[in-house]
Amino acid sequence: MELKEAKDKFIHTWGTLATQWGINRTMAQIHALLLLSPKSMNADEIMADLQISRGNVNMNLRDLMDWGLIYKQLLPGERKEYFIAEKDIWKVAKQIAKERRRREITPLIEAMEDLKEGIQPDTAEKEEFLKIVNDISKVSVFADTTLTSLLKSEENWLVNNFMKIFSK
Amino acid sequence: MELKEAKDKFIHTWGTLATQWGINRTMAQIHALLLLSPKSMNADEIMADLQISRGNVNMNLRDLMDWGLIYKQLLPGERKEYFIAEKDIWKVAKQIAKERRRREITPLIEAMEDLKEGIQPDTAEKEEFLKIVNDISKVSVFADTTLTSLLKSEENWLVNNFMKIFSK
DNA sequence: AAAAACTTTCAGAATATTTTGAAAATTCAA
DNA sequence: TTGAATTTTCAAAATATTCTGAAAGTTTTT
Repeated sequence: MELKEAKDKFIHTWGTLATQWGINRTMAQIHALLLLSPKSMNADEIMADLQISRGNVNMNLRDLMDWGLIYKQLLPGERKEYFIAEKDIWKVAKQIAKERRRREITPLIEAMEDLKEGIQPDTAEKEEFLKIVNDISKVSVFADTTLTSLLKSEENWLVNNFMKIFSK
Repeated sequence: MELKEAKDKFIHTWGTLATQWGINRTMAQIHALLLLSPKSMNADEIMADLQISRGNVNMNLRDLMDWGLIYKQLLPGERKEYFIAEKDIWKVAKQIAKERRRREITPLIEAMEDLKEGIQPDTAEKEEFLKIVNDISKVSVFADTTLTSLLKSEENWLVNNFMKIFSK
């Protein structure tokens, strides 16, 4: 397999998998392209490389910056904006996990709190309902705190243990 | 807030959030409906309740069974198939996490392995490429093993710690 | 074996999401 | 300023996903 071929496969794979985890294909492909690119790229280069429109590139670069996965780089003497990806994969993974927690777990916790507040446990039926809401609330808070501690503390035994292997 | 109103809100919320995590809205709504239902329900009841077609109900009940979130129940003297949801929320969370691991992490690990095998590190460029692929491979294996150990071992300190609070 | 009761399938319709591309807005150099 | 270069926006088009409903398939009863 040639390098070019492997890179294309990487970009394609990243794009396909991304749809599974709620990221859109183009956003993932731009991310993959920038991850593999040793130098920063501008919108025109990305358009040409992935054969997509300017509007599409612009919107997805914006989203990637919101996710904290790429940075804008202003090159001296250049009018165009250049973009470069975060190459530290552990940071990338943390950013993705953080963003997904924000989108997937936080709203669930809030929704369950709302429901709890609205109902008094004055009948057996209502108690049953509240039991389920409460259980979901507990599980989602558990998921949230577990993920947070995993991501935040670099002192976390699990992460540290992993980092040793990772940095090899 | 009345119970009926709260239940509707629960079903609606569950359906909306589900789209965030790659589950489709109807599947989530059927799941929510069955979670809240004290008795098992048949296809006609679900159709009437959520105002959706028979085909849609059938297909999503099938998917929910694949995910291990609901069970088929054959009632004596009844021709129709009845469905009941797993009510143990910790089990539900585990099932969802398992299924998502299978869809999101496993394919990533496999794809990176494929790429690694296809390239020899005989140039600086190729080495750089392999570094990224390797790093992603390591992070995804880390995510996979962490999640697995979290889910599998009921003896896990973290889970146990949580279970004490959860069972209160 | 036929009919009734029920479940599954799937092509086309409906809906939702993503992409395009040209116009508007912004930035910068002269 | 002006105007050229660049970025942003957004309505319409393209694409992808989900849903419907009727026909086909199964299972059970008579």
